[in-house]
Amino acid sequence: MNIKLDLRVAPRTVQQEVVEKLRNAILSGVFQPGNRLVESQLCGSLGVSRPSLREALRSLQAERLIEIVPNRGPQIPVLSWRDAEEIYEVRELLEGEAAARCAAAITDDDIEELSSHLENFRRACRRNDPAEQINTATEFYAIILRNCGNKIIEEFEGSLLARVNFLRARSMSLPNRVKSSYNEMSAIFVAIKDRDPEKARKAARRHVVNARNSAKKAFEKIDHPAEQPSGRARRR
Amino acid sequence: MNIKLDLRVAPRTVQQEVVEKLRNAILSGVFQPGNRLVESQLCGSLGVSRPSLREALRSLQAERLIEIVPNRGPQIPVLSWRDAEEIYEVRELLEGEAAARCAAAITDDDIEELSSHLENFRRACRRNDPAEQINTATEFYAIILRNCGNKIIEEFEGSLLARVNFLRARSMSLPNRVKSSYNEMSAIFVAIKDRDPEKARKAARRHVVNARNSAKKAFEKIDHPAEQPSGRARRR
DNA sequence: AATTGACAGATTGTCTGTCAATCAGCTTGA
DNA sequence: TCAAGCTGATTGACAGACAATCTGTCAATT
Repeated sequence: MNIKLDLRVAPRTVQQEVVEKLRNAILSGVFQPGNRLVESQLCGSLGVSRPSLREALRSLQAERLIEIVPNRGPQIPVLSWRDAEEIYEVRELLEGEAAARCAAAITDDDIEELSSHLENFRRACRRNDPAEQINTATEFYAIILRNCGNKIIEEFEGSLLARVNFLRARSMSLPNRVKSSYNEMSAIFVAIKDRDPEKARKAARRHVVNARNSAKKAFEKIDHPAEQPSGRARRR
Repeated sequence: MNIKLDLRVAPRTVQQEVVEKLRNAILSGVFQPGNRLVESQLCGSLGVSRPSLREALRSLQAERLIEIVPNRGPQIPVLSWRDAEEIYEVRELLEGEAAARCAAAITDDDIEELSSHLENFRRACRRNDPAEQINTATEFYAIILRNCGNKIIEEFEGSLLARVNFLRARSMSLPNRVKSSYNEMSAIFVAIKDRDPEKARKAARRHVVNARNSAKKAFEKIDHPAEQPSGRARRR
């Protein structure tokens, strides 16, 4: 038997482990925009050496998930609204394209899966569970991105979603946003099921536009929040 | 006189220095796809310690300018044609958008500058200087990107251009490519000067499509080239 | 002859420890 | 009250070390 069953398990290095843990921590909101990450503290809580940690931080810096100011160290970026808006603008472009390509290329099986994720999202909406809404919505997109036939779009979208993750979470809590979100995602799903690229593109773009509008409202509610809650008193 | 002319040059750290040097080395073709980068050698030639170098490598890895395989170390990625094609597909989208936005927003001064870069490109074509052609063309785009009003597009485009840089250089050497390139860039310039976004978008997209076709030809000529010319004998 | 097994050298992954440079906040003195 | 200077905390950078892993070679076995 000449089955070529590539068992390469790509050994997990400490650095990768740290990158993932920190990325998850950032995405799940453990660290807030403006928070500083102190190397020695992180080393302690992660149980790794400073060199390893610093390598991981450089990776995250290149992903734009953290900023590193020389001699001040790493911190979670504080986005201006314009920063966020630009991200939504590019998301509009990329997600539109992804949906269009997906509609043209997706398999029946994946349509089925898409459908089930949409259903999961609906349930999360009913249960009023913001965290789960984000998760299921993200999975819904993930299917579309995986089927758009272009890994670069997938990569870039991932990067953009990560950067505005904190806004997504907040805007999901806005009244009616979840309901509209579901309707918009349904429209995308229908267009894809009908294998109508241009309809899918428009639906996806409309979804992003609405998400942006909600994000703006959410943004105005918070504006300049968290700064450095590391036990230190804040100056007024 | 107490002119406070903020001289904060954001202190250049060794790490930044190394990232830039390596990035330039990669872009200028000192390292070829498939080449392995040996840490100890790089430390020696750059005169930095291994931790600093490794941090820099992590940055470049996140930029996708190098790959790091655990226990094998960093190497220049070898792109398949499909990889490259996907990059051109996204470039088409982003450059089209950038040109359109630029046409709507650019100032007269920057149109002037754009014009002069186009002229520089024309001269580089006449002189038959591929390196200079790439440089001037890159500057021409840079103006467009700077004026598109969206830093994310700028960032992503920079990333994509870097990744296919080796192909751009090679395809510029193809017969007639330079001439067509000039014509296409002229079309983009005219559309922007006329402040016609949709015309600019189409011209920019057409430019990328043609660039992709040339890149494909260039790609087929090389296919699976350079492997590890670090002085070591290559096995047949 | 071909495959396997064992070995050696090279390279990376990771850690510890150290020291200088820089920053932020506090104290002191005018 | 404000400016200057000091001090502790933190980062930037390095050297050195050691284990884990990979690569290629060569002899032993089938």
